[in-house]
Amino acid sequence: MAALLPARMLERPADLTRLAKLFHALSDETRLRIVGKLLGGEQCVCNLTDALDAGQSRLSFHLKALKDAGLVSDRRAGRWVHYALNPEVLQEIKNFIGSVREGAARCC
Amino acid sequence: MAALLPARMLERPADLTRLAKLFHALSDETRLRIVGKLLGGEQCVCNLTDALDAGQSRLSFHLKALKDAGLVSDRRAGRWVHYALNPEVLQEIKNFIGSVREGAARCC
DNA sequence: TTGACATATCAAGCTTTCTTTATATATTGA
DNA sequence: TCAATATATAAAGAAAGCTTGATATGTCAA
Repeated sequence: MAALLPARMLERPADLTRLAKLFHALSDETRLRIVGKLLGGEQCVCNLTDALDAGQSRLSFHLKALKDAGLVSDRRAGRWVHYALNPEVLQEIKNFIGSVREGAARCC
Repeated sequence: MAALLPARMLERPADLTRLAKLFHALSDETRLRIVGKLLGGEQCVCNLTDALDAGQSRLSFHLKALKDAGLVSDRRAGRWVHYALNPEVLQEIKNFIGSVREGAARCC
């Protein structure tokens, strides 16, 4: 995906679907706050439960949304599960938005 | 917004709300296809109606969503309305994702 | 093996978003 | 002014997403 121009991606159904899912994962305030907590590095779910005022199943729901979109990875360590951001996927999004911006700026 | 570090933005309710709205605007395949059509420059709604197979009111609904989020601007020219991408807002999103990515890559 | 703890999943209800059809508004040309 | 055209808005139903409370799964320590 990273190699494609946005003009192409925005015509390919599979890429459209993937992009929409990525942006959807980022379109919720609770999930954005989770992303904020993960900026400091991998975090145990238990830390997130404390930091955000979200109930346990709610947090789990949003972590799953982020994970399904590919924005975060999880790693079980004993009884705890740690989540971390996926820099490559963030880079893909940045590249995509960057090329859209370039396209927009070039012609207007 | 552009000047703030993501760590800060992701703690400020107003910024969280704005970011969530921006990403929500990008989280729909029809709207992404509209963005694709606007890469070539400002487009009349009538061109978009032809290019996408969306009905008129549906297209109008999605254009409004993009406009409310600040991603596009509209300009009436007589009987026609033209929509165009807003490069500055795209730049803001790119900067935001870029800093999140850097934060993610730095620590992991 | 049992009990306690961390996390995930499920189900139900509620809210938001999207689609469709119908109607309204704005602009132009006759 | 009237008819035609372009676009927006409204209303209603369908679909998707979110929250909450209950239950299930998995892991450890005793």
